[in-house]
Amino acid sequence: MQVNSIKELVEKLVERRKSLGISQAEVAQLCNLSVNGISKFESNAGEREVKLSTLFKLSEVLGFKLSLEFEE
Amino acid sequence: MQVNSIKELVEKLVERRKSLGISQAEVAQLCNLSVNGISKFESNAGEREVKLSTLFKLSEVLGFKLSLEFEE
DNA sequence: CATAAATTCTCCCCATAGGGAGATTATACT
DNA sequence: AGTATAATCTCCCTATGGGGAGAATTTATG
Repeated sequence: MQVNSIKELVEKLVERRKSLGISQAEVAQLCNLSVNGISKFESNAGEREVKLSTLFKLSEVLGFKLSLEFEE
Repeated sequence: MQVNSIKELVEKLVERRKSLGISQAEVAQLCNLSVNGISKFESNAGEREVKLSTLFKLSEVLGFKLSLEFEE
């Protein structure tokens, strides 16, 4: 499906992490990021610009396939 | 189509800008960015992390539809 | 309630994308 | 060749995403 806002996307990632029963600390480790970074990432969802690389790392680790689609 | 790398995407944007016959300065103005920024953006394609917002602004101005696709 | 685990918050730090201004180099175009 | 125009580069600057460490708070769980 199409992502209409980063906020929405981050919310999905948080939701998924919780439904998988894993902590921010575990995700952080899997993504090679810090807990602090994950916390900021999740709790300020969409209110700040996130790094593309962070978005892709998080998505991958949580079992989503995120891609950039390009039309025309 | 799917974007496999930012480098590839930026190359497409540069190509398109040229085929439209517009300068970096014009694009910069349309995107509310600086010429300097556009130059760096184009000439270091994919070798540095670009802002999501910049990617989307550039794409839109050049007549592309860029979107984040989310699977599973 | 009490204890532990998870999350958020507060500092301060670092790295870097993009801005401003000006110099330099490429590319037209006559 | 000469003269615009476009693109790149060099400084230095600002804003901000994420890191580190620790405190404070929230959320389980016994």
